Amino acid sequence: MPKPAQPKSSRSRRATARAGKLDRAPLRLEHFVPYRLSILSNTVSQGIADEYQERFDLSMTEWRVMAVLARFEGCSAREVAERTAMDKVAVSRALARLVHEGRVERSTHDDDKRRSVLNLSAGGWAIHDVVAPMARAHERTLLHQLDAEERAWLERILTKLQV
Amino acid sequence: MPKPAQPKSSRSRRATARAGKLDRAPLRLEHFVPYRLSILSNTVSQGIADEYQERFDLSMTEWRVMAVLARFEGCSAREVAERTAMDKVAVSRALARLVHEGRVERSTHDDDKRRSVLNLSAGGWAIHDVVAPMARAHERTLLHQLDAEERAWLERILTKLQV
DNA sequence: TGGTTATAGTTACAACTGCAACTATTTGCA
DNA sequence: TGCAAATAGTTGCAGTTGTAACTATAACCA
Repeated sequence: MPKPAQPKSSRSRRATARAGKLDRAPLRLEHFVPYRLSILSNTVSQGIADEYQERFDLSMTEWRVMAVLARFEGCSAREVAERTAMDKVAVSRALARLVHEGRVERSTHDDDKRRSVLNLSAGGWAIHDVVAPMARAHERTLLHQLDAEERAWLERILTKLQV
Repeated sequence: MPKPAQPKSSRSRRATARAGKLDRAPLRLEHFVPYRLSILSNTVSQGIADEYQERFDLSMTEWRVMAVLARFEGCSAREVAERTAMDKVAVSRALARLVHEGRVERSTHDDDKRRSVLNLSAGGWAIHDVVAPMARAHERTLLHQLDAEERAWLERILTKLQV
């Protein structure tokens, strides 16, 4: 951790002089909730991703696509996009690679030839069956830093903030 | 929101059959805390960034660098990197652009010629003085979706989870 | 001292991402 | 019907980001 530095006096004066209606004081990032969320989220997600990236050469987007296909077999790329909150281009590219690597099988919908029908292959399932527990283990590790009461509040807060 | 699809029976059988020690059931992303954090964080940060990107053609990394320079005048690029949890390359590039646009002034440290000494320019301060309140307003909007008790727990949880 | 090691910052290259434009197919309605 | 509008998905391009290699300076220590 960096040691604290002193804001220079010129600025301090300037900031406090005006800090009434429009508070223009410098942001303290370490207390700024959006920033803290971002750090936390990146640390956690990257921690998980590092592990499956290393072991299976799988990107985070690819894994998310696989996770959706594990749960909703036969769904379309658009549906994957909706369920992962990724845009369709990202999904399209992740799928291209997953299909190329033999982890996902793609066919065309019978009634609507625009749509693809996506499924994990046997190899895809094998990877899924390793990565899913791995991901859950990371989640457990994260949540075990909290006590039961805190976990309950976190659940509630996340639900409330997620539209 | 996508309507729920039924997991196919073949997989359901397979998953539940084994779901003892190693739980290989498909992840339900919408309940998976790391994923939810990631969605929330991206939504919030992007919401703020959209506004200053539009108005000042400022990237999120650039804004974070500016926020640090507002608070710690004269600090080095390395210190900015530490304080923003960005890597030094990202900081270097953000700074290159900020200096080029005249928002940051860079000179060399007297005693250590490797280090740069960074400061917001007058123009940089002007931008800061608009964006900082804007960011704070977004944070307030976010937190006002919670009641006082929830906010207190969120604060506590974030502190506990942030190493 | 002189030479090894560490640190600050930049550059080069490859991978990733986001947006707009595109093709193919389906839907809707005059 | 048949043609305009909508939808599924892909491709191209430009900008971003991450990793590793590089330069320059400083610190360490035999």
